Amino acid sequence: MCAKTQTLSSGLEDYLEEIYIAHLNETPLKGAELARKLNISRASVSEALSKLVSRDLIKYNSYEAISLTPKGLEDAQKVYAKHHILKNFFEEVLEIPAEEASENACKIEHIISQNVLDRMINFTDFYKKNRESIEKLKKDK
Amino acid sequence: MCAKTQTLSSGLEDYLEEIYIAHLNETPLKGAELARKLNISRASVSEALSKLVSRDLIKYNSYEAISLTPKGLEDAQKVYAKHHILKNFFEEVLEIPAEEASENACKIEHIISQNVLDRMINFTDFYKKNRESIEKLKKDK
DNA sequence: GAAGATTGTAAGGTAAACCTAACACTTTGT
DNA sequence: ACAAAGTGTTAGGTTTACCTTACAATCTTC
Repeated sequence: MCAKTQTLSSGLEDYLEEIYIAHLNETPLKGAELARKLNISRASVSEALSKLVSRDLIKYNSYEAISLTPKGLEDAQKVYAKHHILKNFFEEVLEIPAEEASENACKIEHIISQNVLDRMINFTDFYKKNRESIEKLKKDK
Repeated sequence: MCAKTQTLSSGLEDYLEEIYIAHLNETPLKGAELARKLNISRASVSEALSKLVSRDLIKYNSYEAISLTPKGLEDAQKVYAKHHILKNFFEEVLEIPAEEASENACKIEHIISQNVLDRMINFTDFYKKNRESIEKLKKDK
């Protein structure tokens, strides 16, 4: 019934996303801080960062801030974008409260297909532009 | 940024769902056949079935068909329902082709919140009832 | 320029979910 | 009824992603 794919594991995508958020905020981020953010041990983060380095997604030297390589930046942007497409869709169209929208987005962002995301973008856009008419349809029944 | 839950692993839910489908079709299902359906070794299926038995979700004796306990039936129905809510939503609202809709549903069914599913049900329903008016809105721009 | 705090990493461990190979048991077909 | 085919289980292995403990390296602050 189902099947599997995945090039970057959902875990590594989470690390990358958090690194990207620090990058957006222009906040230097070290391994220990990342561990705190993700609620994961420093040791596990250390391992994960090695993987990201070996895949040329981040630059990292002990005791320095983590930074994204061009490839890492690109990948991170993709994950981050997915998160927001989902979150917006859940909030704007399905009227899910922000926090719950975000929690769902967090999990789904790693597995959803690009095609579905594209439709969501269009749909959210359409929905926002026509909110009033749609509300009317809903009420008219 | 994210967090975790899960009572029945996504893997076990897949087994349960497939058993439920056989139940719906009134097709007797043995471990070996389940292994073929899920593309997993007989050995792994054997292990998984033991877990499902020990959680009182299925009844199973070697060389006989697998059957669902009342609790297992209930759980399976929930997973199956989730799958269809998602699939319908993707197909009807987002106009995703059937197969892709199903593939996405397969993965997301294990992690999405009930609240989002409820909204999807309502939305799909609303959308189907107002398809024409909505199409018009889309075209008018 | 040390002391104390923080940060990083190595070693060794666990758990889940898979695998193959080998063997035993059961069913089927003639 | 018995050989062949199919089914199930066991043992042992792999991988991934975590963990804790302990120690090493680096900062920071007085």
